[in-house]
Order: sequence, then C-alpha cells, then structure tokens
Amino acid sequence: MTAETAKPADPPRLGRKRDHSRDPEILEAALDVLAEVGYEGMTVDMVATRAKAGKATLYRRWPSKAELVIDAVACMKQPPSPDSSYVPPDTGTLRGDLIAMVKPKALTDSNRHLKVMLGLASMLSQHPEMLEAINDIMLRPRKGAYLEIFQRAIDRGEIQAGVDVDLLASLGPAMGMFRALYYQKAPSRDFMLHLIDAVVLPAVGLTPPAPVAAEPVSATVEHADQ
Amino acid sequence: MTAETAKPADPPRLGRKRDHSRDPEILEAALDVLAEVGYEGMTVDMVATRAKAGKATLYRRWPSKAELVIDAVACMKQPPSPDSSYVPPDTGTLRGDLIAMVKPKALTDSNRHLKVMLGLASMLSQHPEMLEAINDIMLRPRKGAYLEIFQRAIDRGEIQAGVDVDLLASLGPAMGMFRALYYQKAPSRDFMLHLIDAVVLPAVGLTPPAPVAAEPVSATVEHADQ
Amino acid sequence: MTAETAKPADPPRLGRKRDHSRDPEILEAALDVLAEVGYEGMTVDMVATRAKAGKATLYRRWPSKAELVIDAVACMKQPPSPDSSYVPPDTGTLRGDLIAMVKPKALTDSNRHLKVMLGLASMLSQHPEMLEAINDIMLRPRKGAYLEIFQRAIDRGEIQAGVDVDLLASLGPAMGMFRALYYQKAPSRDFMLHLIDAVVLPAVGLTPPAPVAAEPVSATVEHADQ
Amino acid sequence: MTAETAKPADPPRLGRKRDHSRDPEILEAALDVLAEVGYEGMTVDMVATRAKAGKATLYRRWPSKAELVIDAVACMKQPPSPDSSYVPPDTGTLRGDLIAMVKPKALTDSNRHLKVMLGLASMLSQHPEMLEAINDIMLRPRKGAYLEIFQRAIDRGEIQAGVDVDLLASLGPAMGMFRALYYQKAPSRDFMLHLIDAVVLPAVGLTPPAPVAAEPVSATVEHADQ
DNA sequence: CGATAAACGAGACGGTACGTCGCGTCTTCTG
DNA sequence: CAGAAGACGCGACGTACCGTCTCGTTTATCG
Repeated sequence: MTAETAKPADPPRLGRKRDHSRDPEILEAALDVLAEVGYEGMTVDMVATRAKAGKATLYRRWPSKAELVIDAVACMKQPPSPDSSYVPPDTGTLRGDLIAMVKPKALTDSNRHLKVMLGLASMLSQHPEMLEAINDIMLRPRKGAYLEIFQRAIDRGEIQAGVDVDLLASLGPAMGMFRALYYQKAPSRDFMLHLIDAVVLPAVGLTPPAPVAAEPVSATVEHADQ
Repeated sequence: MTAETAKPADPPRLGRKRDHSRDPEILEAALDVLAEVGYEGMTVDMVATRAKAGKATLYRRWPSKAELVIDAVACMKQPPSPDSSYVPPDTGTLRGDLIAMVKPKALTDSNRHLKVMLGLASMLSQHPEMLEAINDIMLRPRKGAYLEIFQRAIDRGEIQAGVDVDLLASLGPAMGMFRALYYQKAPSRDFMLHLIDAVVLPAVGLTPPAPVAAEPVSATVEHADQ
Repeated sequence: MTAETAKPADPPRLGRKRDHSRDPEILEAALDVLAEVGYEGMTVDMVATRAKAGKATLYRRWPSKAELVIDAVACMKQPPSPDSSYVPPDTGTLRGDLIAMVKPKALTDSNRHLKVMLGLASMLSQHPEMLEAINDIMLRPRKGAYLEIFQRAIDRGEIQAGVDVDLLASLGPAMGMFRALYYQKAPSRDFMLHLIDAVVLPAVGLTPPAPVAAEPVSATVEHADQ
Repeated sequence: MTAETAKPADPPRLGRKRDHSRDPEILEAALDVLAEVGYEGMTVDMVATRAKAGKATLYRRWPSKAELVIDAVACMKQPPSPDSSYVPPDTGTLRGDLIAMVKPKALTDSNRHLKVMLGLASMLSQHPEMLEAINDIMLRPRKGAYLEIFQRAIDRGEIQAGVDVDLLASLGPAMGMFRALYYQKAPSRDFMLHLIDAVVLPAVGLTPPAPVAAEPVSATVEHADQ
C-alpha cells in the first residue's frame, strides 16, 4: 500500500536507491512474526532482526508498525500463480463451479490468510486502509469469481436472473470467517461443500444431488459427510 | 467474567460489598473508551480517569486490561429485560418467528454489540476467554433461540427434521458480523429480512411469500424493499 | 540541581511519593559509569540497570542524560566531612595556611573530581548549569577558603591589603585544571607547593624560605625535586 | 593531521584525484558548526551539508567525526601570518615583551581558539591526539614564545637564571582558559596585563612600575584599570 | 579519443542510544 | 480503612546519528 503506490511522478531520485528487493523479505518476516505471536506480540525489532535489516530501514519504508503490517498482509496475495488467481473454472454446472472454488489448494491459501487475519481483526476498525487491503487481497477477488460463476449459471438458464448473487457470493467468505473467528477453525472443504448443498443451491432454486448431511458450524471434526 | 460470576443465587441480601457498585461505571467507561479508540488505542489510565477511579482499583477487580475488556463486553447484555432475553416468540410460522428475531429493539442491541466487537476482534485469537465471553453473551443465546424456532417448525411439520439448524442459525450472526467487519455497516433490519427470505427459507424448503428483492450485502441504503 | 531545587512551593502532592532515597544510588551509578566509559560512552540504560531502576524512573527525575550527569557531578561533594569542607586551618603564617590547603586528603578528593571533569568538560559550554554545578561544588568553596586565608594574612599584617586575592585564589585551581586537561596529570602536592613558593608568595611580597626548585608544569614525575 | 600525512608512497593512482582543494572549506564548515553547537551537537551531516559535500567525501578523508574535528582544530592556525607566528618581539624589557604578547590581534586569535576549545574539552580525555593537536597549535608555540622572552631577560641580566620559566609561561594560557571555561569570558587584554604585573613580574623578582589595580578573575568588565 | 577507474553529491543501509509511553505492581496520602 | 493518585520496573515505540554502502555522474589518466 505504502511502498508501491509511491511510484508515479517520482522526481529523478538522487542518492542510493531504496533497495526494494528487500521489501518482500521484510514483509515475509513480518508475516512470519505475525503468524507466530500475533499483532500485539509482534515487535518491529523482531521483524528487522529476522529480515537482517535495521529498524530505521523499516521506518523509512513504512511510517508505523501498523502500516508495515497492512502492507505485509496486502502482499500476501499468491505470487506464484497470478494467472489462475481465483479465475473460476467452467465445469458446466453451477454446483460443479462452486465445488471447484473450494479445491484443496484454494483452502490452503485461505488458511494462511485466515491465520494472519485472526490476529489482525482489531486493526480493521482503527485502520480503514487495512480493511481496504483485506478486501482487495482476499475478499473482492473471491467474490468476483462467485459473481462470474453465478452469471454463467444465469446465462445458461440454470438459475433465474433474479437471485441475489451478491448475497450468495458473500455466504462462503462470511461463514468461513465466522467459523474461523468464533470457533478458531480453518474452513474445511467439507464444511464449504455442505454450505453449498444445504444453503446456496436451495437459495437459487436448485436441489443438491444427494441427501444433505449435517456438519454443524461449530463441529470439531473435519471429515464429516462425504 | 470475573465480576458477575459472583452474582447467581443472590435473591436476597448476603454481605454483598458496596465496592461492586462501582463495577458498572467502570465497565461502562471501558465500553465508552473501547468504542471510541478501539482495544489498542484504549488505555487502562483512560478508563480509570473516565470512571474517576484509580488504576489499582481496576487491577484489584480484573487481572489485566484484557480481562477488563472481556468483562465489559460480557456486561453489555441488555440490562432492562433480562427475562425475555432472546426467548423466541411463537408466531405460528417459521417465517414469523424469524422475523420476530430481528425486531428493531434486538437490532439496536446488536448494533452496540457490533460496534464494540469490531475493535475487539483481534483479541479473539489471543484470548480464548474473550471468545468464550462473546459466545456466551452474544452468540450462543441467539443461536439457542434460533434452534428453538427451528425445532418448533419441525414439531409443527412446517419443515423437515433433517435440516441443518446449526448452520442456518449461524447465518444471521455470520452475515451480520461480516457486513460489520468488512463493510463497516450495522446490520439493518431490511438486510436481515432479506437474508431470511432469500437464503434461510429456501434452505429449509419453504418459499417466501413475495418475490425476493435484492439488497446487496455491501449496500449502503438501509431502507430497501417491501 | 534538578532534583533538589524542586522542593519549594510544592502543592500537597497526591499519590505515591517519589522515592528520593533512590537518588543517591542512581547518581552514584551514573558517576561509576561516567568514570568508566566517559560521558559519550555512558548510556542511560547502563545507569538504570546498574542502579536497578527503570529508564523511565531516571527520566522522571531528570529531563535528559545531560541533566542527570550534571546532578551526579553536583552530588559528588564530600558527604562524610561536610563540616571541615575546605575550612582553612590557621597555622599562623600565610605559607603555612596555603600548604595546609594542599594536604594529601584534599588532593585525593580533587583527583576524583578531576577524573570525572575531564570527560565532562565539553558540556560546560553547552550546559551552563553544569558550569554552575562545577563552580558550586569544586571551585567556589576552594576559592572561599583561599580568600579567608589571604584575609587572615592581611589582618595580621603579613601582607598588604592591596593584593588581588581574587586572582591569587584562582591560581591554584586554574593551574591544576590546566595541568589536568592538557597534560592529563593529577595535581600533585609538590606541584602545588612549588606554585605557592614560586608564584603566590612573591606576588604578595613575601619570600619563600628556601630556594625555589623547578618542577615544570608539564613534568611527568609526581615526586619532584627540591 | 590525518589527511596530509597520507601522501608518501602512493601507488600511481588511477581515476579521479581527490580534490584536496575542498579540505579547507570542509574544515572551515566543521569549525563553524563546532563553534555554534559544540562537539556533541555537531553532526557529520551538518558539516557535509554546510560544505556542500557528501558524507562519504568526509569519511574518505577522515576516519571519524573525532578525527575530522581534530584536523579542523589543527588547521585553525593563523594562515595569513605564518612567519610572525608568536615570534616574540624584543622591546628591551621583560615587561615590554610580555605586554607585546597580548596585543589585540593575538587576543582576537585566541578568542576564536577558545570558543572552539570550549566545545571540545571533553574530547581531550578520550582522544589523546586531540590533546596533541591543541598542544601543537595553541599551547606549545605560545609557550615557546614565552620561554624565549624569559631567556632574553635572563641573558640581559634582568632576572635571575633560576626562575621557573616553564611554570610562568603557563600562567597566561592557564588563567585565560580557566576564565573562559568557568566564567565564559574571553581573556581581555586588561586581565592579561594585570596578570603580568600582579603575578608574573613579582614571581621573577621585578616590580611593576605602577600600583597594581585589581580586576577580579571573574570580572565582567573588560576595560578596567589602564 | 575512448575506456577505465576513482572521487563526487546524495542518500539508503545496519546498528545503537535517545526519550516517550503503556502495562501491571507498589506505596503514600486523603476522605 | 478503602481508594485516588501516581511512582516504580520493564520493555516497545519511533527518531536521530554514526560509519558504511551503493547509486548515477563527473573528472582525470591510460591505452
């Protein structure tokens, strides 16, 4: 946020260039520490030491610990696969598309996201830019994917045009976040599948192919139905 | 947590110390500060000063800032009507019962709840007792009410027995929290009504009486349809 | 300077009293560190740690490292013998009195004074209060003693009334300081005796009893000739 | 000191030559800053900025801030008149020669010397080379001049051979320094004249021509007796 | 004459100390 | 004698300076 938006209209900078190749390692170190001890337990010195940097270097790039963390989270986006980033596959049916959205890989990504977000949620109300970052990085892309999936279903006549795709697209993230926050549970694939069949499909007038088994929201087990 | 667990089973007098008369104002001061500057911005000195109390007085009652906040949140339950707290009214239909759950009064209560919870979310991962408190105070009673409502509907044959009431009971809180956290929006009655008709009722095989109009999750307007 | 001048006109302070019994140990710790590593090498944390105090406690009492050091120096005054502090003995002759001023004990005191002052001299121009402290502690009492000694000599008719006692009283400290600063040499008794016989007594019209032997100002040896 | 002794045995240097014409302005900038804020308040960046140079340029020439300052002081020697530097004029009498040593011009030079030395005194104990520099630049030449003056007086039979010229030659600098350090007063000509008549001449067995009037060491006025 | 090597101004770098502030504990004085 | 006021030890925050390094540019010597 801070580091990369400063690019446009730079005067031809003199002196030694800021070594932006260090940014990723610093942010990675910040994420590491964040995941280990949480936001409050995290120390700027810890991050600097782990990144083999000086504290001043960190403060030269980010004006405060909060901004550093915000940027760290903002940079959590999956760098290796920017192409397939949440691009929804077309399986031919809405249910197939929705299930494809909760592939193990996507879940694994989400797990790390959640792990960090849990120790960060308090910043949301105090630092709106953090909110924006979370939205940009984790929420909006996912919701965009859902929107496209639903649009496809509408286009192929599978569901009516009147459904509130905006609401339905939020169900997954909302329930996942809720489970993570209040039950300290990573969103399991089974839970997401259950959510699709028990809630999403009925809401659009479709019937899930199999009897819906119940995994409670607060369930401890991750194996569930089948 | 600490302060009011001494409360149960005291219908008459029993040597209750006069000091505890200060508890409410202290907790109220804590909630005020919490709502203004959030958990991180809040200072024990701030709370003590606002409550015209000494810092030691606070630490005599609660072992840490975190516990104080937890208790403050725990005391946020509606004091005027402890009897009918979340007891679900029986309107004869599931839809009627659900709608009764989002009466304006309940929403107003929830608003204050959310306002505080926003600045508190980060504690959830670091302080499990906070989690427990939130659950006890805000989540479980509400979910219990939903469970009873669904059970009534099952009993009267309105819906099948197989529905995942646990999941459905979480939909309201989860979506409200999600909206509050990421869109900084208090849960409006209209939004909750929409959620009932567009998601909950279809999920249990019922059809809402009127065409479902769409208010997006992220909608700014609070007036909406119908 | 800072700590003890704050006494008058205090409003009846509330709360815990500042534990001024800690002042001496803190200042002593400061003097220790000062003597070991000098002013620039000294760290506030070092002093706090050695005094088993928190850094904030030091900063609550002194507004800066410089002020702390100034007070430490100011408190270097000989506590065991505040009565006889520089009170000049009356030996019956000016020369006897002057010689009595450079007794070994006085020199030993001066040595510690000088040792600290050497690492402190640069503060003099930036911190006038340091100047005042040095004056109060080390210079003025000594000069007062010299003034009284000369007055006695005038009273008993040993020397004329017109002599510039102010100038003569400064000769000892000035030459001692000069030797210490630029030749890194503690003021030896022999040097001071030589100064008395070769300079002070002639300046007041007296003749030293013995041929004046020469110890150069820059002499390395401390035992001297004669 | 450091900069110009590095000249011998240079390998046939390639590349751009070090621009030694910048040395004087850098050192002059250092002296300016030194006089304004003292050694501790002085910053290498300040000096570089004032000299319109890069910090690296300074560190290429001097290994540390201390060395830079030492060299700056060392270069404070009067550049316009290196020939007559302290060469003592022969007026025919010791008193005349001594008075000639405190001509206004010499005093003006000394003033700047003192102004810098005041902010430098602390370095003396930590940096022996600074001591050496001060000695070389300011003390030894002056003392050499005094030594020659006294030798002349001995040669012409004006004073005895046994006088401690070393001690007497230090009186002026010592008292001037003392006055400057502890009374923040530049050495006035009147004060120096008074020192000659009241102390130096009696110490060598001569009598000043006029009744000695008293200007106290700590006097504020600079005009005094005549 | 072009290549090369070093010095230049500017400023980022790792490190360390400064002075401030918050937490949780303690002590003192007051109502 | 309860409690408000606030000092205490501890430790993190954000700033400043030191001495080094890396930029892009300038200037001198060498091939």
